[in-house]
Amino acid sequence: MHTALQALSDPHRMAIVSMLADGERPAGDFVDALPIAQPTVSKHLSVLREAGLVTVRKDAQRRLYSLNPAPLAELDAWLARYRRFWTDRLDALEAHLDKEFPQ
Amino acid sequence: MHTALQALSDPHRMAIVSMLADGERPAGDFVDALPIAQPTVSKHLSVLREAGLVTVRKDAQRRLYSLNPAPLAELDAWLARYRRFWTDRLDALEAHLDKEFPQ
DNA sequence: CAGCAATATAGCCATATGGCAATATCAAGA
DNA sequence: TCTTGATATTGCCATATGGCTATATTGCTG
Repeated sequence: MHTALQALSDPHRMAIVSMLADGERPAGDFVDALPIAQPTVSKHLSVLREAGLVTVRKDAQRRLYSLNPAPLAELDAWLARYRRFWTDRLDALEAHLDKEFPQ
Repeated sequence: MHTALQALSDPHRMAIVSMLADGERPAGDFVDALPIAQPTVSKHLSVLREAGLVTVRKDAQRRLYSLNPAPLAELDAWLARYRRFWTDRLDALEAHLDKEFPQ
């Protein structure tokens, strides 16, 4: 099984997720957009499904994919711990002081 | 070469980055903390270095690692595009609660 | 029902990845 | 200078990964 981060670590899967930021899309859209064969795209979609990053809905022969934001929200929460490193000057000062005077 | 996301996609490397949130640490700390051999840790550190996620500083025989937040800031910026997906949901919940339990 | 369209699955291959033990490097101290 | 400690590098192995072609599946449509 892939974790959300492992799923996102492939550039083609990142591209798929990026396309989904605009909304639901059929699998064929990804086949058209990416320079890889249809079965390869299908496998990437299956990885994204297992990672919980996307959900699917049937529409006749088509499969409409949309984003499931939960894992991204988790990643965002994890990043929160580091946000102080780059946010603003006050935070930078704080980080500096933390480093200079730990505790 | 690994991208930041690829570097983060390994759980042991994630653990290393997490440990660095508290500040600079010698390589040996990671060897002690992780259930893998020293050369394996060293290889992970090299991946993190190539990805620009950490920087090193020499202190006698020791190598002191610290976090380079830039790639994390980039990841945060990328995530910004998706943030509305879960803040919207929180806003909706808030609205719902306001309606159910006014005041 | 035949055929087409959209997608998934199966089976295969080359390469990347993460792990290890052995060894090299290099600074500090005796 | 010899030894010890901390880390990196090398060489190897098993498995995971991403790619492909061929084929199966499923639902329209004529």
